[in-house]
Amino acid sequence: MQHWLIKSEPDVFSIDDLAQVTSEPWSGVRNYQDRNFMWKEMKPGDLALFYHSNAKPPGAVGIARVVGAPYADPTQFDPKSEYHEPKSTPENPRWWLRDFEFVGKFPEMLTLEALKSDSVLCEMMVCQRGSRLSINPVDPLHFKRACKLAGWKP
DNA sequence: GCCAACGTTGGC
DNA sequence: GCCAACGTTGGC
Repeated sequence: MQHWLIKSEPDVFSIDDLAQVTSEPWSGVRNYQDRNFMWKEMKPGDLALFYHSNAKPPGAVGIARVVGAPYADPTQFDPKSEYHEPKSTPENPRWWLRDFEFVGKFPEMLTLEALKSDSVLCEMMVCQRGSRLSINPVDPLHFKRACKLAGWKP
């Protein structure tokens, strides 16, 4: 199993929103690296740290799980959507996504500040300057340590 | 609101 | 194929 970190702006979609749905399509991602992670590299059952970006404070707030196979992001075909992609056709879609389901919420948020101040977790991609990917691969040991630090037991 | 980082676009 | 301009992300 692989591990991930997925970023979401809580004003748009928070961990509490995820807890209230069966699963959520991760639509609107328009970065090729992010797309390739969702398209080719994720597997059903993979676990992800759910990270609140553009938040006060930013940080990891819980765990989500990859559900099912990748499929074309429907918003790319919708001319009215802000994520519309004129060059995409249903036969040849450009953007792919996965569904995610809620697994758990941390008893307390694991802030970016806490991640950065940890001697091991400071190596995580999310801690690096200029890291802008909304989906990051996470080392399994980092994932385990983050969960432990957040007081979360699987 | 600022700005650093960095991806994308488009003229040439 | 280069590179300047521009847009976006996201911490602060």
